[in-house]
Amino acid sequence: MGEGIGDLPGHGSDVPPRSSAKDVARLAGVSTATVSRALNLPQQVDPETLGRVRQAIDKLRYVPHGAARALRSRRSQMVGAVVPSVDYALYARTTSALQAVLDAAGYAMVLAEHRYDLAQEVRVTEQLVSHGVDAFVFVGVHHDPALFTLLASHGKPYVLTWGVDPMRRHPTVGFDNRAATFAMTQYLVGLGHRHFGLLSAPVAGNDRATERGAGMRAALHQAGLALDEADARYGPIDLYAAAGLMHEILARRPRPTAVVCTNDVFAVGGMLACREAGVRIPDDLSITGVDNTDLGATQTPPLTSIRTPVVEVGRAAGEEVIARLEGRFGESSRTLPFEIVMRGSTAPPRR
Amino acid sequence: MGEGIGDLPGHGSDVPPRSSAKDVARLAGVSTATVSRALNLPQQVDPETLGRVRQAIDKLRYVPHGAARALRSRRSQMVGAVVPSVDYALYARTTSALQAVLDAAGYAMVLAEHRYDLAQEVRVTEQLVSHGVDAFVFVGVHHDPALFTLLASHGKPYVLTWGVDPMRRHPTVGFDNRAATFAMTQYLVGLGHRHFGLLSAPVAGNDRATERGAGMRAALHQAGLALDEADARYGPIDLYAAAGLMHEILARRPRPTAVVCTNDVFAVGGMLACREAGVRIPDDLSITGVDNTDLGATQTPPLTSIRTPVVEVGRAAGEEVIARLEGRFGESSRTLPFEIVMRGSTAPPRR
DNA sequence: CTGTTAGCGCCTTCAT
DNA sequence: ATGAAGGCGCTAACAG
Repeated sequence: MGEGIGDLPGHGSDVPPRSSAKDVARLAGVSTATVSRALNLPQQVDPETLGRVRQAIDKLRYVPHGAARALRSRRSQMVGAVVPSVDYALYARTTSALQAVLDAAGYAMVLAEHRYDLAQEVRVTEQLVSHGVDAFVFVGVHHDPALFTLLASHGKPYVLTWGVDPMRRHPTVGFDNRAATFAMTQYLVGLGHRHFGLLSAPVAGNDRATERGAGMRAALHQAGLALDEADARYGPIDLYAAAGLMHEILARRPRPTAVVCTNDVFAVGGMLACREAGVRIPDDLSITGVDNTDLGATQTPPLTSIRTPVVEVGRAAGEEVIARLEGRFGESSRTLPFEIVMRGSTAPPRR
Repeated sequence: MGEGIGDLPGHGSDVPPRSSAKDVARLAGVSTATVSRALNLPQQVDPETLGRVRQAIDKLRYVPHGAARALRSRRSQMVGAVVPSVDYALYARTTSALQAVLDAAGYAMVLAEHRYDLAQEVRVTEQLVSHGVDAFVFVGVHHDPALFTLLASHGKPYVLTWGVDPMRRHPTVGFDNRAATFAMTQYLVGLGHRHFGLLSAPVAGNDRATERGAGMRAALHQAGLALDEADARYGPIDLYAAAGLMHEILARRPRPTAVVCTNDVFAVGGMLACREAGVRIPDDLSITGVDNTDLGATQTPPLTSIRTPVVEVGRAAGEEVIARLEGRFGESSRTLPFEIVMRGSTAPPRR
């Protein structure tokens, strides 16, 4: 006992056969149709009968066979969540909120990641389609056209998140990444900064990074400034990789007085590099993040960042996708507000 | 167009019917049996026939119907991951590693959380059983007996993680939480500390927290010391909640000279409180975490912690559960090593 | 309110 | 190497 699959090795073919609706029906002295109704439309069943059926269900530990149900009813009650990376803390917060909403409505969440590879995203989505998920939530607005073809040809509802769809062609729940870094850069310009650096994720296939970079450049442009590409670095979302890139920026002469990072991980990695190099924040360098993580908020000095509504996005995406599954339609796009959180990592440049 | 479920509202019943093996068979001029073989046993099919079938599959965007397949073959190729919380960063890292292993082997991962409620854990597991999940990975060693009854009665393989099963009654992949804090506390005692505080998650239903607390108490006991329960605080895994609890500990007189925290979130929350209260770390107070997060490593001073092998656990759990699904058995329990990482948050107590 | 009937799409003998 | 046929467990449609 206690082994994963019963007392004997093998493919699990030696366990007591799981009981079916037929067994429950027999025990309760009704037909399988009544069992089905007792489960799905209990108000249509005589209370006395219902009681007998429920007793039988408990006794036999009957759990309906989801695959059979999905096959017959053409809905699996599963929603796919396709994210770039499961362990990026911020996507996890969105995912968690999504999961809670789905769970409360009786849907299970199937989670898949594509590691920032949009072709892989199509592949994992196809996997999930074949597993029968009813609907999808994706991160990002820009995807391989094949993804939308796939979804359309299977009639799967979906919601995009973490951005805004400029064309409003897809149901989207998110926030304006470009406006976020635009506002942040304006703030830095207002402090008097004129020479900027950028620390970002590779933009290929990542519209969040793309937009965040674009927002910064737009704000500089509006102020009559420009980002020298030699002051920009791109790398994986990893603290120590980011620190390495920041060392390169710190070595530039003249050195930027402010570095905008496309998320808090880059910013904190950058702070590590500054500590190593003896560059004081904010005296020698201002640095900013996006996503307002605990990681950034607890640094010394605490990181100026942008609170993005990642939990709200997950919750709203869940509501939206459920609405679509149930044939209701909400607004086709929802853009949620962000907010600059000013802390000690930013200050006017030194004379 | 571009709406989630086709051009019209409704329950999705108005989309072009998805193509089935029958359609592929017709187009390729073969029987459905051959289509099935082309998919599952291609070497048994004439290469020329195989080519025609594959062409038809591409043309029709045919994706096998997972539910039908699951119904017939009695396996869904889905594995359930049941975790206390999706957005605790450390579980996310385990989950991510698990997902990668499962994905590579053609399994989809269904993720559910129970919010540290073991009764809820049984409920969500039953949900996943009904969704047809073939096998399970759980966090923690201690569970409601009903969980094991459920798993046994359905013949579902499973693996427990993030701990060690003292009785070796269940397949487990993890590390020794008790030994981790035992070692950490010994280290602090070795530095000269005699008066300790504890900051922990509520222990009910959380064997990680339970064991971590027990390890600390055992080390104190061995040194002829004891934890005054008035110096212990329990609360949710949240930075600011932890800071609040730490303020209470700091108000104790005499005040502990070392506070052991059962994970890095508590420890960093504790550091925040110290900063607010003007308590210097490590001069006035030593503080330690567990799990060695980036959050802790980047603090000023950096947090002494214990590197727990959370990624390795996820990977190994995935391998183990796949082995069981395929009728192979590995060792029934694997205990992976942890490692103390000494940093600046610990020092001998001041005179 | 309840039972009967007929598949959902696929895989798997069994036969050819 | 391929085809024909049956049935996995469930629910929807229709009777009664």
